[in-house]
Parts: sequence; C-alpha cells; structure tokens
Amino acid sequence: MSLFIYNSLSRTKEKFESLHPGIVSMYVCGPTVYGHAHLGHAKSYVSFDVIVRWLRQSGYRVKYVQNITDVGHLTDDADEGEDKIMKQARLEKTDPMEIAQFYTRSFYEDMDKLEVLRPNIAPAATAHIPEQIALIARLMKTGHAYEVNGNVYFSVKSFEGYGKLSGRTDQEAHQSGIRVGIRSDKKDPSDFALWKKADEGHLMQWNSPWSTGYPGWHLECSAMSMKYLGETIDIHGGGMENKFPHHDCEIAQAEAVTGKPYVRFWMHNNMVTINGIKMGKSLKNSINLKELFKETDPLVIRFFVLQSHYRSQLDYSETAIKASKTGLEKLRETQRRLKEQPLGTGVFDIAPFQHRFTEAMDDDFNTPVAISVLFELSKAINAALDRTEALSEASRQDIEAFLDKAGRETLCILKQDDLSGDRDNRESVKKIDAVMTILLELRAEARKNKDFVLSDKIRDRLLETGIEIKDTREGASWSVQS
RNA sequence: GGCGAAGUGGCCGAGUGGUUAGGCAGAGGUCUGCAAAACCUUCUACAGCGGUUCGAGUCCGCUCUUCGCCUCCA
Repeated sequence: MSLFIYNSLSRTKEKFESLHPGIVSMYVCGPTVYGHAHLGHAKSYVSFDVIVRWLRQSGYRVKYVQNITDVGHLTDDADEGEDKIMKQARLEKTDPMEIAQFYTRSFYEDMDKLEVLRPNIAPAATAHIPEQIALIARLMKTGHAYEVNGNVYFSVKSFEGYGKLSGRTDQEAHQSGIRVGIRSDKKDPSDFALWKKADEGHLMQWNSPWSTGYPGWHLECSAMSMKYLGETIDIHGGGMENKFPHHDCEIAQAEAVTGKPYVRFWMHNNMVTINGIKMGKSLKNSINLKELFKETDPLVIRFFVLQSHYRSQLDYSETAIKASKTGLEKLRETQRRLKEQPLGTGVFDIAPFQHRFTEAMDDDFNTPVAISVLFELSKAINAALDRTEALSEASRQDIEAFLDKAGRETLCILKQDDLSGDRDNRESVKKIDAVMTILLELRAEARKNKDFVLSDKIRDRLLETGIEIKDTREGASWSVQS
C-alpha cells in the first residue's frame, strides 16, 4: 500500500516517495503574527498536523518547518500601503517586536489546544535577514534581480516558467500592475519586490548593500526553506490563496538561483467559509479561536475541521459545529464503554477497519472517510458489547490499540483519558472518582427502593454541573460533558 | 476580463463507471421506573440539457449558479 498525494503543481494525485529514503522535508507557510488566530488558521494547521502525523505513522522521519512571519508586509502591492505589524503596533501603542512576540505566543497557545504538534523548526523572518540578503545577492549576480533607488526587484521575464503553479503564465494577460506601473520603479509591472528601502520612521529596518530597508514579501520562505531543508524539498504546504503570487514567487526566487526544482509536492488547503463566503481578517467575518474555545471544546473544532477534506471548503455554522460535537461525543462514549464494560468471550476482527482507515489516509489524507471508518467501528463495537458474550480481553486490546493509533495519534480527536494530565490533576481525578462512586451507590439504592424522586434528583443535579449519568445493563456510568 | 475550484438528500460532508459513505436532524421499534445512551428499521440526492457506454453522481460538451485568486490573507 502506498501513499498518494494531490500535487497542486501537476494537478493530479501522485504516488509519494521522499527524495531521501525515510526522511521527508516539509515546509508550511506560517502565520503573520499581527492578530489572534482564527478558524482559518485552525483548518490549515490542523490539516497539516494530521498530514505530518500520518507521514510519521507511515515510518518517515518528518522534518517539519513552519515559519513565523514577523516582518510586516505591506497592506498593498502598489508600493504603498502600510506595514501590518507596524500598523497594529501603532494601534496598540507599542512597538512591532512586542506585537510579533505577543501574537506568536497567542498562536501557539491556540494551536496547542487544538493538539497541533509544534514544528521542528519555527524560524522567524526577522532572524533570517542575512540569509534573505544573501539570496538577493545571488539573484542579482545571476541577472534575475535589479536595483532601482535602493529597491530591489525580481525580474519576472528573466525566469521562464513564472506562474507555473497558479497557471498564470501569460503575464500580459493579467496586467493587474497597470495602476502600479505609473508610480513604481519596476521595469515591468509583474516584477515583485525583493528588498524595499525603508521610509522615514519605518521601525523595522536592516542594513543591506542596496539600502537600509526590509525584505520583500515572498523572500523569507524561499530563504528559510532552503536553509533548513535544502534546495529541493519534498512538500511545501500553504493556503490556496497563496498560490499566486506568493508560491509562484517563491518558486521563481529559488529555482532562478539553484536551477533545481524547489518543491516536489505542493499541497494547498482550502478556505473556511461562512455562509459560503471566505473567512478573512480583512473581511471582518473571521471567527477568533479564543472566542470559539469559550463555547466549544477545541477538539470538537479539530474534529469539525477533519470531517471535511483539506482541499474542500469548509462552511462554518453553529449547527455544523453542534453536529460535530454530538458526533464526537458518540465516539468518545464508545471508547469509554469499551474500557468500562466487563470482559467476555466475543471475538472482534479489527483488521478490516484498520485496512480501510489506512486506505483512506493513504488516499491524499482523506480524513472524512477515515472518520467514517471510526463511526462504523463504533457501531460495531457497541453492537458487540450489547451481546451477552461481549468482548474478549484480546479483542478489546486489539480495538484499543487501533483506537489509540488512529483516533489519538493520527487524528488526535480521542484522548486517552479526558481528565488525565499532570500528577496533581490525576490525584484530584481519583478523588472525584471516589465521590462519584459513592453518589452512584446512593442512587442505586434509591432506585432499588423505588425512590425515584431522590434518584432523579441526583441525576439532574449532577447534570447541572456537567456530569452526565447513564444507566447501562452493568449499572450506572458517568462522564463529564465537553 | 484572465487563472482555478465547485454545484450531492432538511443540514454538514465523502464518493474519478456497476453493490450502504459517514455524521447531525426527523419517523417507527427494542431496552428502561422515567430519561439518556445503545441497538434495529426507515423517509428525503446527485443544478439543468444533450452525448459516450450494456450501465454515469462518477467520463465528454453546452447552459445556469456559486466560490477562490489576479492587493495582505491559512
């Protein structure tokens, strides 16, 4: 069985094999840190998180680099507009570095809650100015870049194949730069900036051979990707909206210098929409994750994201989130039941589920199908547990091993124990366990005596605090609602 | 205008030629003191029109509609 990945460059699914056996080099465009993360970030980074996890499960050592863009890029391409991070710094009455640091921490905070694994390397653009300057110098030397008044531009005409990723190869046909041309130093409207001379009062600036200024938008990814992963990498991921111009520019910068393919597999994830319209900061319809987490378990959000394919748009609505919540709860309930119910003699064959799960994940990381396998498994487990012979020790272990691998390690939507954590926490869990056992005993007695007023009171009051009681054939069980 | 993606049942969301995706919601039943959960059964589909084929949601063409990119954006 082999892994197939949809390559945006070829627009087909291709069999994946890493350039160097056993090792995958992977770069994913990180956030620009000038605001809190929103649901769109969640979709993107949860998707790539599962991709990394699955590659690792498949036996690869994945070197995962995800940058932090902490140089403010302009809000506009017309050689004007404002640096976003500076703008935010002005609004918050502080300096750009604090803005960048603050929102970087905020970003990781949210990603941690979503169980997104940290990248192996998270390079910041501001920490790699020398590398970016060196890349520009190489481009100048090879005739792909030119300097005008302290600004350096990449000459698009000098690189054959510019736009091959987005399919936007006919530069004349999309003269979006016409309005730019009048006031810019560019020789060609399609050319893009590699280095910009800083205006008076621009807070983030560095010395370079051309001017005191700051790097262009697309440069950091090429420079840092090549620095940490080499001139040709296996996978480069990012949002679809970055295909053009960002990724096409990255390709141009890198390949113009190395003459080698920059990226073997381009992967692009789709947008989150609200009522069919893209969610975006500039559109002011974005759903802030910290706000969302107040109402909803982050893992429900993770589950919600994974219920659609990464290349599909995901439409957000409260009812959709609620459906995910109920669905995930069902899976967790099965997991709990499996652990708590007494053993029997029933034999369960996990292999078909395992097989289908792997098949789904190997097919361009088809998480919705993988999840559907878990639902079908859940149904089968419940049915088995309902039978008098229940499940044998060995079968239960098989299932738990699979759930652990598929549900926890790969998709990371099921946790070993929702309440487990640090040691102190575990101690308190034990105590709650003891208290709950007493309460359930009292309730069982009340029910035995047909004192349903009391038994219902116990159940209802516990429910008010978020603890749900369910009467099963083997007695009552309890769980904390998420 | 150019480039690209997509239109699936009440909602979300898979499916690149031939047997049920899956989830949520709805209906009926089993179980239960009641409830919840679980299990069983069940109703709504493939935008439209042509074409290819023994057979199409799935391929081809046209039409309509939606979305993304062409300004920063996951």
